[in-house]
Amino acid sequence: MSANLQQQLQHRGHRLTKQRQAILAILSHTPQSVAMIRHTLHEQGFHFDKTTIYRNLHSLVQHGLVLATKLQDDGLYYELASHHHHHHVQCQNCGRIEDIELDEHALLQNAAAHSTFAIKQHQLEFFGICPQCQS
Amino acid sequence: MSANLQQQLQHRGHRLTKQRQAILAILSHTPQSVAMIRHTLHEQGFHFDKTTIYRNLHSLVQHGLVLATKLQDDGLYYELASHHHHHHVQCQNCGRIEDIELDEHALLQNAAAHSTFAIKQHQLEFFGICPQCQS
DNA sequence: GACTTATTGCAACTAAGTTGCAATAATATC
DNA sequence: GATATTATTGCAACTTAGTTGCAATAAGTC
Repeated sequence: MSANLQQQLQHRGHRLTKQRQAILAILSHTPQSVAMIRHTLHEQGFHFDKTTIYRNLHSLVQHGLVLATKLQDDGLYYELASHHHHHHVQCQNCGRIEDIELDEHALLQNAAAHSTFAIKQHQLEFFGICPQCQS
Repeated sequence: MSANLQQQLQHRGHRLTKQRQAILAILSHTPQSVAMIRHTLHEQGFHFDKTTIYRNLHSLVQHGLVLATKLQDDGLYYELASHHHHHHVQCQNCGRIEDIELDEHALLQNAAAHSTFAIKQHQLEFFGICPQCQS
C-alpha cells in the first residue's frame, strides 16, 4: 500500500489495522470480486471474517479510495480508485478484465443531448472475447 | 399481451398459462425490478409463487422476449425486448427510469478502437436527476 | 375426453450480505 | 512506556434474494 493511501486513511481518523492493510495490498487497478479478494487473502494465510472484509470495502468506497463496478455476474467488483475515469472489457469466456479508455466527452455530450435529466454518472462495461480465447 | 408475443411463445412450445400472461401483461418497455413486478401482481389479485415469477422471467429472457438490465441497486430490472437497442437514465432521487437513445455506432467504434477484445455486448446506464426532481 | 408434458406451488435450501455486541487493538495523551 | 479513547474486529444470528427437487396441476394435442 502506498504511503499516500496510508496518509489519506489516517488523516480521516481511520486506523491502519493489519486487516485493512492486507485488503488494500490485494486491491489493484483491475476490478476483483469479493470472492476473489477473500480467496487471495486465504492463500496468503489471512483468515479474516467476511464481515470485516465487507465493512472495509464499503468504507473505502465511501471515502473514494476504492471503486465498485458491476460486471457480468452478480455482486460488485472492487478496484483502487485511479486518477482517471475509465471502463472495462470482460472476457465472456475466461473472465479476464482489461481497462478500456474511450472518449468520455463525446459520450457525455451524446447522452446529454438526448435526455432531459441532469446526468451525474454512468456505468459502462463491455463484454466480448479476449485475444487469447479467440485463438 | 400482443398476439405477436403469444404466437412467438406457442411456436416454441411454451404454454400460455394465466401466470405467464399476467406477467407479460405487466412488463412494458420500462425496466421493472422483480419486487415491482410482484407488487403489481399482488395489487391485481394474483398470488403466484416467487419461483413461478423467477422461472418465467428467466425463460422469457432466454428466448429473447424480455431484456434484463442492471441499474442502481442490486438485482435485475426486466422489460419487454424492443426492436431497437437502447439505454436508460435513472433518477437518483425518485428512481424514475427513462429511455435514452444515443449514437450506438460511434460508441462501438470508439470501444473497438481502444481494445484488442472482440466486443460482443455492452452495458450502459446513466444516473442523474429528472426534471421533476430538479425543481 | 384422454394423453402428454410444460408449468406451477410448495418446502427446503443456498449464498450474499447485514446487524448487534462484547472483546480487541491502533492511535493519541500523558 | 503505561493509560485512555474509540475505531475495528470476530462471532453468531439474522435477513433477503434467488434456486432446486418433486409431486400435483393444467395447457395444448389427438
